[in-house]
Amino acid sequence: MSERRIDRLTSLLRRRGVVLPSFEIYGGVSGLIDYGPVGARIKRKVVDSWIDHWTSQGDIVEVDSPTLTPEAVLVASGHVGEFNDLMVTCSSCDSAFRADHLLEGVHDNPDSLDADGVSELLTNGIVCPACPDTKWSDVRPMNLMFATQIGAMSKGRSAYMRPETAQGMFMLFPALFRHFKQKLPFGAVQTGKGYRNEISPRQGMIRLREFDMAELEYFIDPEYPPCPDLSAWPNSVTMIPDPDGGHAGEKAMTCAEALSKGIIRHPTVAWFLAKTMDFMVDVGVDPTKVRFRQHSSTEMAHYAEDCWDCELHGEHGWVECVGIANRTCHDLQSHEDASGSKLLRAWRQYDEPRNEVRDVLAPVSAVIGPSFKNHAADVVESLSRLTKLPDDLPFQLQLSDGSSVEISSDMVNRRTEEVTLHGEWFTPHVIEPAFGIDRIVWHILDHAFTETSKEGEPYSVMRLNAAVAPYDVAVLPLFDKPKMMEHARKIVSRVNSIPSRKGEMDSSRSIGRRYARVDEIGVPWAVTIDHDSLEDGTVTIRRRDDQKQIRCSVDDLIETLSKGDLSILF
RNA sequence: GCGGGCAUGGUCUAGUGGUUAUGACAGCAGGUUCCCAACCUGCUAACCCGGGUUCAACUCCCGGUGCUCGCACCA
Repeated sequence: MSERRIDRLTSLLRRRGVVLPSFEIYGGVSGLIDYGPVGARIKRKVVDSWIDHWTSQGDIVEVDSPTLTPEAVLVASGHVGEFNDLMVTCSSCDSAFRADHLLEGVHDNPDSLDADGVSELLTNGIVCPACPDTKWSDVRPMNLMFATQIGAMSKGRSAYMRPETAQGMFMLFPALFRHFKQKLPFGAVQTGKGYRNEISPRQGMIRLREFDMAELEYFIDPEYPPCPDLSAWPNSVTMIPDPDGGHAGEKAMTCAEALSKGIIRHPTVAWFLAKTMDFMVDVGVDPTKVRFRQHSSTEMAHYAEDCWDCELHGEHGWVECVGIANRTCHDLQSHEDASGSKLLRAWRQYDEPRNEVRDVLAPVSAVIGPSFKNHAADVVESLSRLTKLPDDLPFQLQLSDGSSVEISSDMVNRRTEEVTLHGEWFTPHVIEPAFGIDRIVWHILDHAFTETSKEGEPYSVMRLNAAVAPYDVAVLPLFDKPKMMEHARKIVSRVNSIPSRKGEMDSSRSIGRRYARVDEIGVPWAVTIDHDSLEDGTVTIRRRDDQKQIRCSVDDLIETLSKGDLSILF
């Protein structure tokens, strides 16, 4: 037995087919893992619980988009810029730095330089922050996205494996807007793989190169942010507010308090914090090992207004498992700017139609046309955009190409226009909770892994919440006799016929050994068939967490199992 | 990417320039027993890859790969 709990846990996970290194017969690849037969069921249940947790809300739907993403999408989202930084290494001390950080103050926009440009600037005596040397080597891009091409031939379109699922939801905004009858708020969830070519993946399941994410994009009208009654969440949670703000320091409070004190800056964010806590408890995370940490203003992306991480504590310390961010209108706006699409907006109907009166310079096209020829359309457009009308004519009108033309009084008529506006188009804001499924699964396993002893021997039990247990029951014939086996098979098949329930049969070796095996993979209930079972149709039910047993009929077992939890039998 | 450590059955491990390469647990078959890892018998199953040194390499050397720990990096 290893000295460290984390090694004993990891070893158990391999041994029992929960989580294992991928491609092991070829040496394995850091940052890639397999879920074995037991682990895959646990993960499936976590993901299903997550989908159900949000979609039962009513205004949230599930979507599914490609992992392959054209370059243009990720240019607009900022990922191509953010994820392709140039790295340089100091020749004497081997420290690695981001080139754009070193060149701040030397160049206006160091991010825009290519490798050669960076090399050239670095020769101008840029001093290594770690040592006094000024020699640099190895300017190379740090590619955090996996690049590929769409199209088999060399001229294929550049693309990347998605670094997050979120962009797919933004692409689907027009379809979602129609689906929800053009009314905010609404949301979309998506689970699936994301890819980041981490420089140095470490810590087992915590930093992966290919991982499962579960993201919710909740689209809201910023003027009417939704927030259900937070008094439905009376429990305190641990929060660590922005260290640079007025509430620094760890404290426990309810989400309602945090919102009313201005610690949480947005009501919808407060609501998602509460909902996130609910989810963690549902899947069996230990609530005392959960905390919410607010990003400091320097850590936050420039567009975000409030961002909280939900951190879970386990063998790797506090680990960010969920990020809840108010991304404002940033994403939709960027895609509108980059694509030119006009479909990324929502309509805000006014309570009362508004009359707007304004002065305009109405173009006289009979004069403007011949005067400006092929620039005439631009002139008309520019006139209509004037927010401030000139006091005197003629005046210089700025065109969209930057040039200006003289507008004389015969070209326009000054008049007052009255328009009735029934509403307006605006870019919705997005609140995004983004969950790292693998990290959550790890913490579920970590929190459930209980080391006890039996008869002086070490004994491990995975106290998984029934909602995420790999099997609902284990069916164990006490003897390996044909009649008992047959009986057991029938019970397993009845269990399996209950929707979403799964049973597992084990007839190998002694009964104690079999209990130990199913305890280790977290099966909450063991059903044992003995001689009496064949006579009177009863079985023994054993509870994993305290080894208590009761006897009941198979019919009761099946009925209780299909309704809910077997614990009511105890 | 740099530096250190490591690499033996499913898991945890012992060990050697020439061995039939330990042991435990797990697993399989049979026996026995039957409600908490019992016991007996038998069995399956391993030296990361490539090159070099050598009569002989799992062992020594070099290279690679991978893992791991520090450093750096980490929307």
